Amino acid sequence: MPKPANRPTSRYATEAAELLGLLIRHARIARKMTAQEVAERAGMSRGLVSRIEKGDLGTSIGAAFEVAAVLGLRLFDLDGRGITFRATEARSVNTLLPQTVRASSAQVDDDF
Amino acid sequence: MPKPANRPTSRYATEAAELLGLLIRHARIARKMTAQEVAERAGMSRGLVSRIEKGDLGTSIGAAFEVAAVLGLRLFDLDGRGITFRATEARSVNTLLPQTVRASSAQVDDDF
DNA sequence: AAGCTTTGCTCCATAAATTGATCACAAATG
DNA sequence: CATTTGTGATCAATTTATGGAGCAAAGCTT
Repeated sequence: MPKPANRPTSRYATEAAELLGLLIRHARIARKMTAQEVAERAGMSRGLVSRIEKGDLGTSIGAAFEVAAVLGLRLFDLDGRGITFRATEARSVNTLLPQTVRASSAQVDDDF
Repeated sequence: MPKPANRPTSRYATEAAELLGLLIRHARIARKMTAQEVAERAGMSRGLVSRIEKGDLGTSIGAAFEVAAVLGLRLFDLDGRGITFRATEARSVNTLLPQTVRASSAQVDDDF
């Protein structure tokens, strides 16, 4: 039986979504754009933009990132080389890593 | 008439989701955890974790950020002070900004 | 190479997200 | 103060995401 998505959410996830929404809201206001304008350019409803800015955990990644794109927000762009470069870079690194994970020794090496 | 959500996606949104998925995948492999383990800890199915890592634009923000939380990924944490601090900070700034946007002069001041 | 594990993919049933419309309130304008 | 505009919230209708099971391909381990 297919189970619903009534997930317990961690505090981190909640606050991350909240922060993302605030970043988007600030960018929109800085551009002096209405929620309606952003919604039209992003191809979605005004209500959805509102929920994204509010930090609704149920909104899709595509919708949130699309709004960020419309506003020119460069998420994950920490070095200024552009998201394209970083995506390519990460992809190349990916080929060097093991494709699967064996439970074997089950040692978690924290790199934080 | 209710309309579908068959959105056209920008290249930026696509690549941002792709990069997020790769970051998550790398973090998971670094911890030597299986997709099944992550799914259990995040309270979701293995298939969903797979779609998130693949960069599926349809997955929810809550699901993606929850996986990031389980893996200890600190998204948006650029300064090391923690997501909590940044969220609070941004929220306070928010109170200083206008709550609505008037189309008035419609001048866009790019801050990028 | 054999054998076990992890992953990626499909299909389907169901819970949830998204939409468009509408309302009331807040806030900027004149 | 009156008017206009932006926003947030709600509701019904519909599309979509999610979970579960199963299968095939690929990856570790020995």
